[in-house]
Amino acid sequence: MLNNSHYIDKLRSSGLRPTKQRIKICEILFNTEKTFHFTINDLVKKISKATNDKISLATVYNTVHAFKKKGYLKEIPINSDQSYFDTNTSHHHHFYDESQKDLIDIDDADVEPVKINTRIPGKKIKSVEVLVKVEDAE
Amino acid sequence: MLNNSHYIDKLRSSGLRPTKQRIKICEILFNTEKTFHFTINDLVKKISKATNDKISLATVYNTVHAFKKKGYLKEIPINSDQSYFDTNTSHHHHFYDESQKDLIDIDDADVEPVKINTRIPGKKIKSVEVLVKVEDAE
DNA sequence: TTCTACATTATAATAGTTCTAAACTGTTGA
DNA sequence: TCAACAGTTTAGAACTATTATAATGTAGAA
Ligand SMILES: [Mn+2]
Ligand SMILES: [Mn+2]
Ligand SMILES: [Zn+2]
Ligand SMILES: [Zn+2]
Repeated sequence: MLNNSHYIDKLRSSGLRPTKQRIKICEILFNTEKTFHFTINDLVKKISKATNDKISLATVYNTVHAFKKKGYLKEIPINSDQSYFDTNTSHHHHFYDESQKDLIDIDDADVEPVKINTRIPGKKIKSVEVLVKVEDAE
Repeated sequence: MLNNSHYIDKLRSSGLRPTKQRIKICEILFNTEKTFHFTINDLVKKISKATNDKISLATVYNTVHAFKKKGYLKEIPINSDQSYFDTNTSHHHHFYDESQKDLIDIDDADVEPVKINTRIPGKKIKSVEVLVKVEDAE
């Protein structure tokens, strides 16, 4: 617990009380430069490694949903049996290694604008996301 | 039950016994020109409308998995709480209307080749799929 | 300090999916 | 032709991720 004032401010300014559970989860999710792609189970494991006082599963779910709602996390539909979340909330794309179940960011700047030559009448485009599945090169 | 010999051959030639349950499911899934995007629940409802003799839920799951394994269906990761399947097994893309939970095909030819200016060492690209989220134009 | 709305928690409930094991059926080949 | 067998169907149980419930705890305001 070093420099948590940043998280405390962030939480408070978004109308979330800075409880010790939420601060701990912030530390785990956001204390790194790198994007973190995770399932709830991944996060639970990280928490139990990082702290002695446990956080209940319900709170982990509650917190992840609250953070998603506030825009601090994105949900990535990669797998139909578990939700994946992403600390990178900017518009970006992914490599996905199915054998390792590993998601890797592709910066939006690294994908040339995708041209789609068809439209749906009465609908407008909200986002265009590219998923690149990869496998081991032999 | 008109022209099922086609399905019977198809099933038999892929090593699946042409049972009446599988033939019925073939009729529902493949008797149309149009792509069919569905959840297991959608399919169960279609079956119960189309026939009097019911097919057990376990058989619906078994059959969909068998067809996927044989390459007659693709699974589409759009939603993290239910699996979506697609009768269009060619390489293609999708529009997705989140409010209606409606998936619409985009032909591969309608998307200009996607250029990705980054790679993962030791991995090669298996597929590139584009998901276009849409919303009502005001 | 007291009050209250918000938050955490253990646990129950739910829902989609998979497993189990018994009954059934398509196919083979004697 | 038909017994034998492997593959298939089935009801229901089990499993797993997620959400709901409702009691207890706590942050922040007054
Ligand atoms: Mn994981
Ligand atoms: Mn549906
Ligand atoms: Zn990402
Ligand atoms: Zn499709």
